[in-house]
Amino acid sequence: MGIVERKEREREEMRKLILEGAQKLFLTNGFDKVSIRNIADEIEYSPATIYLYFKDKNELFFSLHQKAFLKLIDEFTPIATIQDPMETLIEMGRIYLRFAFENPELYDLMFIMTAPIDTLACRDDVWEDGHRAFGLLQLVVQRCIDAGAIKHPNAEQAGLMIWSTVHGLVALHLRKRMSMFEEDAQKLLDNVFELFIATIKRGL
Amino acid sequence: MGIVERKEREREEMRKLILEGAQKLFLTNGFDKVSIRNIADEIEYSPATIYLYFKDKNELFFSLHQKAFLKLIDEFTPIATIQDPMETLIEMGRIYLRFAFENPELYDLMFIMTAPIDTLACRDDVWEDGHRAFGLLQLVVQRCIDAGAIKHPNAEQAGLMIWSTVHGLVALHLRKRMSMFEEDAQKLLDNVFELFIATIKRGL
DNA sequence: AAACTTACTGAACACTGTTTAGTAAACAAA
DNA sequence: TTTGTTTACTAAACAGTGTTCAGTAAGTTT
Repeated sequence: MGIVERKEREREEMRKLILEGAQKLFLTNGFDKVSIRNIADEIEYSPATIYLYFKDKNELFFSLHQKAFLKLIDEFTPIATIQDPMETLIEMGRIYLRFAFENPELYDLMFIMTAPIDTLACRDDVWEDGHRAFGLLQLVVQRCIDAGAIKHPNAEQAGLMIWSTVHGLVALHLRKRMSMFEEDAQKLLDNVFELFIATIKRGL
Repeated sequence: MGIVERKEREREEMRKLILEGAQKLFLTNGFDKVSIRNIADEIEYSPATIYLYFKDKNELFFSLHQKAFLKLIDEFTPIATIQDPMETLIEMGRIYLRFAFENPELYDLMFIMTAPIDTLACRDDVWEDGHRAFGLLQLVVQRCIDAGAIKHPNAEQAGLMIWSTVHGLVALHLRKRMSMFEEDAQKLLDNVFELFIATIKRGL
């Protein structure tokens, strides 16, 4: 009786087909252009079919946002080889910034858009992906504290402060709130990040 | 010949009527519920009429965003009485945070949503409101530098770093990316802000 | 071969922003 | 006052959106 297994497999493949169609659309045309009908066209199915595999559009966006988190976590892997905890923290920041610049739509989806988070709210679930990613940062910050590189004893608070600064830079840039600065955005953000690192090295 | 003047006055009043209808709707029902038809209903005019006073919905949102900036700038006025520049900077941060907590929809409109900024982009104009507000911050930072409270010589960079941190905190909170923290959001943000202040006092 | 189940879709519903043709009132010129 | 012109407004339509549902055709089981 391998039929139910095959059906389950086919179901998974259909979900994958829909998600990849959606991802292709928004990585080329931008998120606003990703409608259920456009996705249906892209994968050559009817719009109604998508609702047999996803509860609504938010749930589809939530799945995309999960895929994006896998990609970010994956880009963090090189930091495992770094010995010095402060160097690890700095490299994490650089990778985070680079990810945001190279994948602005994905970053927006992960940390700015409300769509993926709304699907969690309505089934009052926790934001596991965010939780896990912040856990990674908090761990590195804790190691900095243990090594004496950071004096503040609360790794959660210190971690949130660091995350906020880097996210703030990215969010202001992605949502076009940095038009008052002449400098090239990438360079500007890199410079401010280095300034921030220097500041916490002395003051945190 | 006071007719053209009266007409101009009536035109301004109509714009005001539309804007206030729109503001009332989103301050009670949230931004998603603000449609051109809803505004039209609210002010008892036809939807098409709105387009005689605003180019499109983005321009309407842009006007609302301008009104919000007047409100924020207004809340900054008390800082003029503070002598110590570092205390001024800290109080600015507290006011900024309070504004964001008390007016989440307005903050979102001013610093996160793309709608108001898009109207600037298409007539390639500069973001005056943002420019002016950041100018205020930069001025205070410069005074901190002049007083020796901040060592870093570049007020623009330092100002952007400070803005990014505070905006990051607010943006993560408003877009529901802080669900992993048990603590009450307001308290958490206040604590992290105080930690940040302590950090820049020592390290910036 | 008949009965049942599953996968899918066309068409509709209730919205959205926006445009356009047409109307009625206000104003200007005769 | 009557005519012509401008202004202010709207009904209706267009093209799009997310979502639901009745109906169909194929796959599966009895």
